[in-house]
Amino acid sequence: MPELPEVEITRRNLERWALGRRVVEAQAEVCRLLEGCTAATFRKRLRGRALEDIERRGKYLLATFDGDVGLLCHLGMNGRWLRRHAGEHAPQHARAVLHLDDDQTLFYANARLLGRLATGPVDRLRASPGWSSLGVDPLRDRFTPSVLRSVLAGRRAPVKNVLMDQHRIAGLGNIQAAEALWLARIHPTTPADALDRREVERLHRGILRTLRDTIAESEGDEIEYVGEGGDAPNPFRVYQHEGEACSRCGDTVMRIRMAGRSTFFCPSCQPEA
DNA sequence: ACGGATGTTCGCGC
DNA sequence: CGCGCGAACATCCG
Repeated sequence: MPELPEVEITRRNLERWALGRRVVEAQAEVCRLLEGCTAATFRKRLRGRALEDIERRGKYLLATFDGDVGLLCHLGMNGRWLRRHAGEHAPQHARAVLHLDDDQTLFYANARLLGRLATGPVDRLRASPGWSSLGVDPLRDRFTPSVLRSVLAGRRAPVKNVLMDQHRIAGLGNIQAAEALWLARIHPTTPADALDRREVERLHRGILRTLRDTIAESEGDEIEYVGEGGDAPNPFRVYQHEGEACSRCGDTVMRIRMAGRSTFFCPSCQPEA
Protein backbone atom coordinates (compact mmCIF):
# COMPACT_ATOMS: atom_id res chain seq x y z
CA MET A 1 0.00 0.00 0.00
CA PRO A 2 2.79 2.42 0.00
CA GLU A 3 2.52 6.10 -0.66
CA LEU A 4 3.95 8.63 1.75
CA PRO A 5 1.49 7.89 4.59
CA GLU A 6 2.09 4.14 4.61
CA VAL A 7 5.83 4.62 4.32
CA GLU A 8 5.71 7.01 7.27
CA ILE A 9 3.75 4.46 9.30
CA THR A 10 6.35 1.87 8.36
CA ARG A 11 9.09 4.24 9.49
CA ARG A 12 7.40 4.71 12.85
CA ASN A 13 6.91 0.98 13.27
CA LEU A 14 10.56 0.25 12.55
CA GLU A 15 11.61 2.98 14.94
CA ARG A 16 9.40 1.58 17.66
CA TRP A 17 10.43 -2.00 17.05
CA ALA A 18 14.10 -1.72 16.39
CA LEU A 19 15.72 1.60 17.26
CA GLY A 20 18.77 0.84 19.40
CA ARG A 21 18.50 -2.88 18.75
CA ARG A 22 21.28 -4.89 17.22
CA VAL A 23 20.97 -7.11 14.17
CA VAL A 24 22.25 -10.53 15.16
CA GLU A 25 21.66 -12.07 11.75
CA ALA A 26 20.64 -10.78 8.35
CA GLN A 27 19.63 -12.52 5.17
CA ALA A 28 18.31 -11.45 1.81
CA GLU A 29 16.94 -13.39 -1.09
CA VAL A 30 18.78 -12.96 -4.35
CA CYS A 31 16.31 -11.09 -6.51
CA ARG A 32 16.12 -7.86 -8.45
CA LEU A 33 15.15 -5.88 -5.36
CA LEU A 34 18.69 -6.31 -4.15
CA GLU A 35 20.76 -3.62 -5.71
CA GLY A 36 24.50 -3.36 -5.77
CA CYS A 37 25.01 -6.11 -3.27
CA THR A 38 24.92 -9.86 -3.09
CA ALA A 39 23.20 -11.91 -0.43
CA ALA A 40 26.62 -12.30 1.19
CA THR A 41 27.43 -8.59 1.33
CA PHE A 42 23.94 -7.84 2.63
CA ARG A 43 24.55 -10.22 5.51
CA LYS A 44 28.08 -9.10 6.16
CA ARG A 45 27.23 -5.41 6.21
CA LEU A 46 24.25 -5.66 8.54
CA ARG A 47 25.16 -8.43 10.93
CA GLY A 48 26.18 -7.09 14.32
CA ARG A 49 25.03 -3.55 13.60
CA ALA A 50 22.79 -1.48 15.87
CA LEU A 51 20.03 0.65 14.37
CA GLU A 52 20.69 4.32 15.08
CA ASP A 53 18.22 6.12 12.89
CA ILE A 54 15.38 5.51 10.48
CA GLU A 55 14.33 8.31 8.19
CA ARG A 56 11.88 8.77 5.35
CA ARG A 57 11.99 10.96 2.28
CA GLY A 58 9.09 10.67 -0.11
CA LYS A 59 8.44 6.95 -0.42
CA TYR A 60 12.00 5.97 0.51
CA LEU A 61 13.29 4.74 3.84
CA LEU A 62 16.90 5.01 4.93
CA ALA A 63 18.04 3.13 8.01
CA THR A 64 21.36 4.06 9.54
CA PHE A 65 23.34 1.55 11.61
CA ASP A 66 26.50 2.06 13.61
CA GLY A 67 29.73 1.86 11.67
CA ASP A 68 28.31 3.99 8.85
CA VAL A 69 26.20 1.21 7.39
CA GLY A 70 22.96 2.15 5.67
CA LEU A 71 19.96 0.25 4.36
CA LEU A 72 18.00 2.04 1.68
CA CYS A 73 14.56 0.67 1.02
CA HIS A 74 11.65 1.30 -1.32
CA LEU A 75 8.42 -0.62 -0.87
CA GLY A 76 7.28 -0.45 -4.47
CA MET A 77 3.63 -1.36 -4.87
CA ASN A 78 3.28 -4.15 -2.30
CA GLY A 79 6.30 -4.03 -0.04
CA ARG A 80 5.94 -4.12 3.74
CA TRP A 81 8.06 -4.42 6.84
CA LEU A 82 6.56 -6.85 9.33
CA ARG A 83 7.55 -7.93 12.81
CA ARG A 84 7.45 -11.50 14.02
CA HIS A 85 8.24 -12.89 17.44
CA ALA A 86 10.34 -16.00 18.00
CA GLY A 87 8.56 -19.10 16.73
CA GLU A 88 6.15 -17.26 14.45
CA HIS A 89 6.37 -18.18 10.81
CA ALA A 90 7.70 -15.92 8.11
CA PRO A 91 5.22 -13.93 6.05
CA GLN A 92 4.57 -14.76 2.41
CA HIS A 93 7.13 -13.35 -0.01
CA ALA A 94 9.68 -12.47 2.66
CA ARG A 95 12.67 -11.16 0.71
CA ALA A 96 14.90 -10.01 3.55
CA VAL A 97 15.14 -10.78 7.25
CA LEU A 98 16.73 -9.02 10.18
CA HIS A 99 16.97 -11.02 13.40
CA LEU A 100 17.24 -8.65 16.34
CA ASP A 101 18.92 -9.08 19.71
CA ASP A 102 15.58 -9.20 21.53
CA ASP A 103 14.24 -12.26 19.67
CA GLN A 104 12.16 -10.21 17.32
CA THR A 105 12.50 -10.68 13.61
CA LEU A 106 11.82 -8.05 10.99
CA PHE A 107 10.74 -9.22 7.56
CA TYR A 108 10.74 -7.25 4.37
CA ALA A 109 7.97 -8.84 2.31
CA ASN A 110 7.35 -7.95 -1.30
CA ALA A 111 5.23 -10.06 -3.62
CA ARG A 112 5.79 -8.35 -6.93
CA LEU A 113 9.44 -7.46 -6.52
CA LEU A 114 8.75 -3.83 -7.30
CA GLY A 115 10.95 -1.85 -4.98
CA ARG A 116 14.51 -1.62 -3.86
CA LEU A 117 16.89 -2.74 -1.15
CA ALA A 118 20.44 -1.42 -1.07
CA THR A 119 23.16 -1.44 1.56
CA GLY A 120 26.37 0.50 1.86
CA PRO A 121 27.96 3.57 3.40
CA VAL A 122 25.22 6.02 4.28
CA ASP A 123 26.62 8.86 2.19
CA ARG A 124 26.82 6.65 -0.85
CA LEU A 125 23.18 5.65 -0.44
CA ARG A 126 22.14 9.27 -0.02
CA ALA A 127 23.92 10.07 -3.25
CA SER A 128 22.19 7.30 -5.18
CA PRO A 129 19.77 8.36 -7.92
CA GLY A 130 16.56 7.33 -6.18
CA TRP A 131 17.22 9.23 -2.97
CA SER A 132 19.22 12.21 -4.17
CA SER A 133 16.83 13.19 -6.94
CA LEU A 134 13.74 13.37 -4.73
CA GLY A 135 11.81 16.61 -4.73
CA VAL A 136 10.39 18.40 -1.72
CA ASP A 137 8.80 16.19 0.93
CA PRO A 138 5.60 17.92 2.09
CA LEU A 139 5.86 16.63 5.67
CA ARG A 140 9.61 16.86 6.13
CA ASP A 141 10.84 19.85 4.20
CA ARG A 142 9.77 23.45 4.17
CA PHE A 143 6.56 23.19 2.17
CA THR A 144 4.63 26.40 1.69
CA PRO A 145 2.18 27.53 -0.99
CA SER A 146 5.04 29.35 -2.66
CA VAL A 147 7.17 26.19 -2.70
CA LEU A 148 4.25 24.38 -4.31
CA ARG A 149 3.89 27.20 -6.81
CA SER A 150 7.52 26.75 -7.86
CA VAL A 151 6.95 22.99 -8.17
CA LEU A 152 4.11 23.65 -10.61
CA ALA A 153 5.65 26.60 -12.41
CA GLY A 154 6.27 26.26 -16.09
CA ARG A 155 4.64 22.86 -16.33
CA ARG A 156 2.04 22.48 -19.01
CA ALA A 157 1.48 18.87 -17.98
CA PRO A 158 -1.70 17.92 -16.08
CA VAL A 159 -1.41 18.92 -12.46
CA LYS A 160 -2.06 15.35 -11.34
CA ASN A 161 0.95 14.08 -13.26
CA VAL A 162 3.16 16.78 -11.81
CA LEU A 163 2.00 15.93 -8.29
CA MET A 164 3.06 12.34 -8.89
CA ASP A 165 6.50 13.29 -10.22
CA GLN A 166 8.80 12.26 -7.36
CA HIS A 167 11.58 14.51 -8.68
CA ARG A 168 9.40 17.57 -8.06
CA ILE A 169 7.39 16.65 -4.98
CA ALA A 170 8.10 13.41 -3.18
CA GLY A 171 5.56 11.07 -1.66
CA LEU A 172 2.29 11.53 -3.52
CA GLY A 173 1.08 8.58 -5.56
CA ASN A 174 -2.08 7.79 -7.47
CA ILE A 175 -4.33 7.84 -4.41
CA GLN A 176 -2.96 10.86 -2.59
CA ALA A 177 -2.82 12.96 -5.76
CA ALA A 178 -6.50 12.24 -6.45
CA GLU A 179 -7.46 12.99 -2.86
CA ALA A 180 -5.52 16.27 -2.73
CA LEU A 181 -7.13 17.46 -5.98
CA TRP A 182 -10.60 16.59 -4.75
CA LEU A 183 -10.02 18.48 -1.50
CA ALA A 184 -8.75 21.45 -3.52
CA ARG A 185 -11.63 21.22 -6.02
CA ILE A 186 -9.23 21.13 -8.95
CA HIS A 187 -9.73 19.00 -12.04
CA PRO A 188 -6.84 16.53 -12.46
CA THR A 189 -6.16 17.41 -16.10
CA THR A 190 -5.73 21.13 -15.42
CA PRO A 191 -2.31 22.25 -16.70
CA ALA A 192 -0.10 22.69 -13.64
CA ASP A 193 0.98 26.18 -14.60
CA ALA A 194 -2.61 27.31 -15.13
CA LEU A 195 -3.49 27.28 -11.43
CA ASP A 196 -4.01 30.69 -9.90
CA ARG A 197 -2.77 31.66 -6.48
CA ARG A 198 -5.96 30.67 -4.69
CA GLU A 199 -6.01 27.27 -6.32
CA VAL A 200 -2.38 26.66 -5.40
CA GLU A 201 -3.21 27.53 -1.81
CA ARG A 202 -6.15 25.13 -1.79
CA LEU A 203 -3.98 22.43 -3.30
CA HIS A 204 -1.29 23.04 -0.70
CA ARG A 205 -3.84 22.59 2.07
CA GLY A 206 -5.35 19.56 0.33
CA ILE A 207 -1.98 17.82 0.07
CA LEU A 208 -1.20 18.30 3.75
CA ARG A 209 -4.68 17.35 4.80
CA THR A 210 -4.89 14.10 2.85
CA LEU A 211 -1.40 13.03 3.96
CA ARG A 212 -2.08 13.77 7.62
CA ASP A 213 -5.54 12.25 7.59
CA THR A 214 -4.31 9.08 5.89
CA ILE A 215 -1.51 8.71 8.42
CA ALA A 216 -3.98 9.15 11.27
CA GLU A 217 -6.32 6.65 9.65
CA SER A 218 -3.57 4.05 9.24
CA GLU A 219 -2.61 4.38 12.88
CA GLY A 220 -6.19 3.65 13.83
CA ASP A 221 -6.21 0.59 11.56
CA GLU A 222 -3.20 -0.88 13.22
CA ILE A 223 -4.98 -1.20 16.50
CA GLU A 224 -8.08 -2.75 14.99
CA TYR A 225 -6.05 -5.15 12.90
CA VAL A 226 -4.79 -6.88 16.01
CA GLY A 227 -8.22 -8.21 16.69
CA GLU A 228 -10.08 -9.49 13.67
CA GLY A 229 -10.24 -8.04 10.26
CA GLY A 230 -13.43 -7.65 8.36
CA ASP A 231 -13.04 -5.71 5.14
CA ALA A 232 -12.37 -2.12 6.04
CA PRO A 233 -14.45 0.26 3.95
CA ASN A 234 -12.71 2.48 1.43
CA PRO A 235 -11.24 5.25 3.61
CA PHE A 236 -10.74 7.67 0.71
CA ARG A 237 -12.88 10.55 -0.47
CA VAL A 238 -12.86 9.93 -4.23
CA TYR A 239 -10.33 7.24 -4.92
CA GLN A 240 -12.19 4.20 -6.19
CA HIS A 241 -15.56 5.81 -5.71
CA GLU A 242 -16.45 5.74 -9.40
CA GLY A 243 -20.22 5.80 -9.92
CA GLU A 244 -20.94 6.75 -6.32
CA ALA A 245 -22.27 10.06 -5.06
CA CYS A 246 -19.66 12.67 -4.24
CA SER A 247 -19.73 13.11 -0.47
CA ARG A 248 -19.58 16.88 -0.90
CA CYS A 249 -22.07 17.65 -3.64
CA GLY A 250 -23.85 14.41 -4.51
CA ASP A 251 -22.87 14.35 -8.17
CA THR A 252 -21.46 11.12 -9.58
CA VAL A 253 -17.75 10.47 -9.21
CA MET A 254 -16.06 9.76 -12.53
CA ARG A 255 -13.02 7.78 -13.51
CA ILE A 256 -10.70 8.63 -16.37
CA ARG A 257 -7.37 7.25 -17.43
CA MET A 258 -4.28 9.45 -17.14
CA ALA A 259 -0.81 8.18 -17.97
CA GLY A 260 -2.10 4.65 -17.60
CA ARG A 261 -3.54 5.21 -14.13
CA SER A 262 -7.15 5.34 -13.00
CA THR A 263 -7.99 8.89 -12.00
CA PHE A 264 -11.07 9.69 -9.91
CA PHE A 265 -12.74 13.08 -9.59
CA CYS A 266 -16.08 14.78 -9.14
CA PRO A 267 -17.13 16.63 -12.31
CA SER A 268 -19.13 19.19 -10.32
CA CYS A 269 -16.70 19.93 -7.49
CA GLN A 270 -13.71 19.75 -9.81
CA PRO A 271 -14.86 21.42 -13.01
CA GLU A 272 -12.65 21.32 -16.06
CA ALA A 273 -11.12 24.71 -16.71
C1' DA B 1 -10.81 -15.89 -16.89
C1' DC B 2 -9.83 -11.35 -17.26
C1' DG B 3 -8.57 -6.89 -15.78
C1' DG B 4 -6.77 -3.95 -12.62
C1' DA B 5 -3.68 -2.72 -8.64
C1' DT B 6 -0.99 2.28 -3.77
C1' DG B 7 5.52 2.41 -8.19
C1' DT B 8 9.51 3.21 -11.03
C1' DT B 9 12.13 3.02 -15.15
C1' DC B 10 12.90 2.72 -19.87
C1' DG B 11 12.16 3.22 -24.84
C1' DC B 12 9.56 5.42 -28.41
C1' DG B 13 7.43 9.12 -30.97
C1' DC B 14 6.65 13.78 -31.11
C1' DC C 1 15.37 18.76 -22.93
C1' DG C 2 10.44 17.50 -22.02
C1' DC C 3 6.08 15.29 -22.39
C1' DG C 4 2.56 11.37 -22.91
C1' DC C 5 2.17 6.85 -23.60
C1' DG C 6 2.76 1.96 -23.16
C1' DA C 7 5.43 -1.79 -21.65
C1' DA C 8 7.84 -4.21 -18.31
C1' DC C 9 8.47 -6.16 -13.78
C1' DA C 10 5.43 -10.74 -10.75
C1' DT C 11 1.61 -11.53 -7.92
C1' DC C 12 -2.84 -11.14 -5.89
C1' DC C 13 -7.73 -10.18 -5.73
C1' DG C 14 -12.50 -9.70 -7.17
